[in-house]
This record gives sequence, structure tokens and C-alpha cells, in this order.
Amino acid sequence: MEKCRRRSPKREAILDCLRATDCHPAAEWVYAQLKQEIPNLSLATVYRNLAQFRKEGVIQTIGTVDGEERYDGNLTPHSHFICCGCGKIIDVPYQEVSPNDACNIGEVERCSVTFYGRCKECLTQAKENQKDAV
Amino acid sequence: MEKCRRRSPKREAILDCLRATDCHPAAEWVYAQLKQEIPNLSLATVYRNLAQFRKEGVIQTIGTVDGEERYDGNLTPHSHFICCGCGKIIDVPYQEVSPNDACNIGEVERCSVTFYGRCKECLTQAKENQKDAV
DNA sequence: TTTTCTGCAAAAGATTTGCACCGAG
DNA sequence: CTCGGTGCAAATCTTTTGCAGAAAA
Repeated sequence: MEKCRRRSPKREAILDCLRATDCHPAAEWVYAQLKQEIPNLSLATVYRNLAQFRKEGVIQTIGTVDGEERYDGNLTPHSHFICCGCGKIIDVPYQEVSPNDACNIGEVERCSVTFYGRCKECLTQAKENQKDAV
Repeated sequence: MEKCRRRSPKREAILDCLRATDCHPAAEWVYAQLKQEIPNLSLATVYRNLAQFRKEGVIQTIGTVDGEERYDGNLTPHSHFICCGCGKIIDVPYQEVSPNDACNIGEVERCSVTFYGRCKECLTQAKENQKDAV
């Protein structure tokens, strides 16, 4: 009863774009990148395909940063560092977390470890600003 | 240079409401609860105060579930289980994660561990539906 | 009186959807 | 020819904001 998927250059471009970057972009970013090569691309198409990829488990979402959902084409086990200053998302080596604690609650399918803080660039910039202020 | 805070019954009600529940609600839920006792409460006020509490570090946000930001008045170290079926968020005992892996990236302020899966209720219901289908 | 808080309505912004047409198979 | 894919524009929906009046201090 499922629809069968047809090949679509645009869909492939979207997936390739996501896999080729490690910046964990929002839909808008993917759109902006591809718009250059594919001028008649529509933002709705990007959203539709990202949603579909996620449903298929081909990509994952990291969460919402500054109101925008961020996507990740890398399914290798890894964690993320999210900078509260600039919204940058950086990969962090995976750290084992056992789902034992959650087993009596239901069926754990996935576990995500996320660090929040300030990236080096934002820390440096904060210092600069401090100097300027004095 | 910061504004000083005045006492406001509505603000206190919002914080009390959040602290009194363990359902990790969205702004809309808090509003619906309080609207009963405080008929002239405005949704904007709920949003404004939740945002302020978060900025002050009095409450925390867990993330976006089904397009709604979810809030948590419990600042005790703990993790969360998010059910992809019904969107329920359940507390899970804290599991230590060292931020070492992220230290060369910036300054880690906070770390969150989140489990995703299906809660017991949703698993049971899935089985029911399966039976019905046969 | 002065400054903060709030209701209301409008605005903003991200994501989704309806629909007609295009295109793969 | 048949359906899936897409562009476009409108619709949705959550969250934010401008403003005038209400409420603290």
C-alpha cells in the first residue's frame, strides 16, 4: 500500500547536499545552497523531502536552534555540541549511554547526548567585546 | 542596568504551575491550566514569563515536540524519555556524561541526555491495533 | 509618580498543504 | 497513460511584539 518512490534529481541533490556538509543545516540553508545550481527549486520541495528522509530514517534531526529545525545526514553514532552564541552545531565523539534507566518506561529506540555552551569563536569574541568596553 | 523585578501574581502562578507538574508542558498547556483560575490571563503573558524564567535559569527547556517547546521546572540533574507516539516526556534518572569530549570545542555549560522511543501505553495500543487489524 | 506587567491584536517566521502542471516509468 | 514529484501561493500554527492601560512600589 505504500507509494513507490520514483527517482528525482532534486531529491537526490537535497540528500547529497546534506551528506556533503558537516554544518548540520536548517532547511533554508540547504535551499540556499541548491538554489544556485537548481534555480527553479522550491523551498517546499526541500521541506517535503527532508521530512520524507527523516521518516525513512535516512537522515536525522538534531533539534530546533533559534526556531529552525537542524538536520544531520550523518547517522554514525556521535553527539553534538550546540553553541548558544552563534547556533553552530559541532560533532563530538560518541559517548556510551546505556538506556537501562529508561527501560521500564518503554522501548528506547535512540539516545541523544547534546552539549550546550559557547564555541571557541564566540568565547574569543566575547573577550574582544569586553576589552572594547573598558 | 537590569530592570528590577516586581511581584506579579500571574508570574508566580505560572512558575508554580510548572513546578507542580511533571508533565513537562508546552506554553499552551500552562495557559489552559491557569486560564481556569485566572480568566483574564493572556497567552502572551505565559510566553513572556516562561522566556524570562528560562533566561534567568529558573526553569529549563527540553526541546521541541510536535512543534511546541516543552518546559521543565525541575532543575535537578535528570534525563528525559520522549515518546514519539504521544509526545509524552518522562523523567529518567540522571546518567553521568563527562563533557571532556567537547572541551576542545568550547566551554560546555550544560549537557542533556535524551532517550527517544515508545512509551508503554503507546506500545500496548500498537498491539491492540495489530489485533484489531487481523 | 515612575516603571514594570499585561491584554489584545497584529506581526513575524517556520513549516505545511492544496492544486495544477511537469515528468519518470 | 498513470501516478509521483514540484512550484507557487495560501494556509497553519507557534511564538513574538507594539501599544495603551493596569498595577506595583
